[in-house]
Amino acid sequence: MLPRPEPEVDPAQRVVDAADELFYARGIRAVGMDDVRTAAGVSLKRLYSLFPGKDSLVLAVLRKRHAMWTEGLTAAVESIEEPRERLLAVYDYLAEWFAEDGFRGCGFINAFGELGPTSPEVADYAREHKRSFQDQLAALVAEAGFDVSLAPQLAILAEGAQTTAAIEGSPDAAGHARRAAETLIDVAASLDPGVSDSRSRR
Amino acid sequence: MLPRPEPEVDPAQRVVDAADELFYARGIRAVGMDDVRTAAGVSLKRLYSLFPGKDSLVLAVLRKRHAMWTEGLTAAVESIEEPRERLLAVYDYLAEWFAEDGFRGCGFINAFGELGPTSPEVADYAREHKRSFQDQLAALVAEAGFDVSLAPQLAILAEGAQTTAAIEGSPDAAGHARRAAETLIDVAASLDPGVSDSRSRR
DNA sequence: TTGCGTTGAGAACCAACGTTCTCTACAGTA
DNA sequence: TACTGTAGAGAACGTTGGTTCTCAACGCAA
Repeated sequence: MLPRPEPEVDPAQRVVDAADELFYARGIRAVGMDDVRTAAGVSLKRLYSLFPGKDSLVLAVLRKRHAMWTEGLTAAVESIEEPRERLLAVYDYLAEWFAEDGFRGCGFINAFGELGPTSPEVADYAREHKRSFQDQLAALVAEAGFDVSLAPQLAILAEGAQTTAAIEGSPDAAGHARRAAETLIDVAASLDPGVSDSRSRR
Repeated sequence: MLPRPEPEVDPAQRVVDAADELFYARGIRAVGMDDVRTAAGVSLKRLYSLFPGKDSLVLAVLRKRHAMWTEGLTAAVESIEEPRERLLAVYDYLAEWFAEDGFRGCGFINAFGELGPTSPEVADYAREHKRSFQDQLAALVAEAGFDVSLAPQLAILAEGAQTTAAIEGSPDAAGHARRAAETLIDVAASLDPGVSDSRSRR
């Protein structure tokens, strides 16, 4: 059977999507392979033929999350022209995310806290993800002509906003982070001679 | 019974200390009651007579962590006179913590990520803890005569530094957060007329 | 139709864990 | 010495979860 022109969707994709949702909502260890199986609508056998074990599924989920985050951020930033606004778009992107139903913080931080001590792979991948975000930010900062030392500061604001919004259960942190970022950027602009004047505020 | 002048230490304290160390190092779900029992050197019976279940032990550990954090921060801040420096002492306190062996991020964020979805008590307590930190910061900001809107921004920097330092495995984030805080404070000082001049830098 | 290979449903297996229970040792009292 | 209550050591119980195995259904080629 299954000569259907469209095999619904790639089963591996279905599994990863289902697992991602469950892991994020409940925590990874709280989700059994059986839950994933049920949510994805595949047999256990198939599940284990697609992913040799839970660890491997977790990594696949993290890879998917990383791709979605990176693409989403890139898209949010690319839609904007002005360098300063491009940097601030990061926090608007966060604000949208925080307002989503079921927002529960950064999946990588959560996974790191839960599995980091027992799974070097997870810990390493979380590190890589954060590093990649910092690189993205650093590129934007450089593009805008600011000193690169601004990048880690902006990154810390973004990280802090994520955990704060998660624990408070409110998206306010995105706004606070944005305003702090504006200040830091303005100061950087006023110190940096090679930058188009954009401190005509405040 | 127990006519010993010194009962070694309060067994409940020993249990909480041992559990705290294990939970923080390995993640809460990764630690069995048996591990706690062994590390604390008490019998299972005694363990369960002191704490009716693992949930209750987890809460006790969080309460202890909250007390230690709050006292440590208060002490770090109180040793300093100048209002601006008092605010920055928060980040020096973080820097010391990050440099400790086995630093693995904020225990409340970790617990929230791991148990938040399944334990409202843990989620609530994490919220309370962060709220209390924000209140401490807000008091320092008010004391220094700055606008209160500075407080959440400084809090976000502190949160971001914690997760960044944890995942990167390096204490650098404390320095970045401190420098960002300096900038934010300087700007706040330059805007706020009712503040002793402390922007004679940069 | 017969045999073959694949797949799905779920039973089964095994280990880990939270919690309770049993049994023994022993301190204190008469 | 006998009695009682308490506490420790750890066996036992029930559940859960990761993983594997069984078996029956089915598509397909001869």
